[in-house]
Amino acid sequence: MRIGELAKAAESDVDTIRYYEKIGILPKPARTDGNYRHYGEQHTERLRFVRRCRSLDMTLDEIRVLLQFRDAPDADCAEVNNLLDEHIGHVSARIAALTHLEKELRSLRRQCRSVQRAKDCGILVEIGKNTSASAPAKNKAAKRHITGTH
Amino acid sequence: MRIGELAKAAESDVDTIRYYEKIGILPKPARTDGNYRHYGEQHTERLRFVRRCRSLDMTLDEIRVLLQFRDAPDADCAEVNNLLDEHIGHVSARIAALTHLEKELRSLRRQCRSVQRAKDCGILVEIGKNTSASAPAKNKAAKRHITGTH
DNA sequence: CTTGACCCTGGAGTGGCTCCAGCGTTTTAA
DNA sequence: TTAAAACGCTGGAGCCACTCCAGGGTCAAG
Repeated sequence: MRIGELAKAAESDVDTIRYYEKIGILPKPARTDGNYRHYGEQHTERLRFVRRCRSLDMTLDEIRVLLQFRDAPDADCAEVNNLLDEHIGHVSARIAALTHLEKELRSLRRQCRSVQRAKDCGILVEIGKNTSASAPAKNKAAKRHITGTH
Repeated sequence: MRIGELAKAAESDVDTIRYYEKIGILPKPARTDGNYRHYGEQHTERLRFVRRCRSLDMTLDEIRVLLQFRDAPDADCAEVNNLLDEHIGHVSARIAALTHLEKELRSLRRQCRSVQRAKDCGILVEIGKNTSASAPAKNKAAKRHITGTH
């Protein structure tokens, strides 16, 4: 199987596959005479595993941990459970933060009902006030996880 | 006012201020004889405005638009309202996606109740299945906004 | 006159890709 | 047989919004 076929089989992208190889998420495959990467079925399964984890919004570092367990079938899986619990915690914390944000935004939106000149726009006036809302997370502890909506 | 004082006054960070200057969010300030940046009260207000927008999770491009209106008091503010409406849309879409994700994760977590060997761990088994969940957004249209929980 | 706090610039690093130029290889069709 | 299209290769830059650093300069207090 060549890289394009693998990409289709695992619903991925050739650039992403090469990137995963570079950072060690996927092993270096064999090469054909023409220097094309040559993949087998276990590559598909591994990549699918990775993509499924990414679709669950895990970081590549988290996925690296899970892959270790996948590669060590007799290891104790407690860490897997912990990793997932923590990840769930991050996601629900992010939901709470965004829900709060949405309320703030809707309240801000209510400040300007009609089209008018910018200097009278309730939204711009309100943002300009000194009501210092909590800034986005920027301390080192919080920085690892769950930032940004964009 | 020097850059450190401005940072405190606007609950920002000196590096961030220099970054905003570099990309044109803040104007280049006057300099002292010793080449220190020298700021006045309107710099504080502008920076506070920017930080408040960032705390509302707007992108710097969105903020650039809002700043234009702040600088043009007689302009029609309809675009401000639209920008905010769109932003609210992005945030609530992200909340919906994360809520769905949380459900998936909790269901996955239920697959492994007890500590056991990795090869029997319901979580790893489940992730390895071919139940291809929708991958994270990667088309060009969706890419502009609201991606990533980390 | 030294110490320490503050400031300067330019550049690199973060995550997880994505896109590109400028090539080489393989497949398809005429 | 040959031309074109499709696919692959590498190395590097770019995205966002910062953050951190090295290696220096400036300034106020003691």
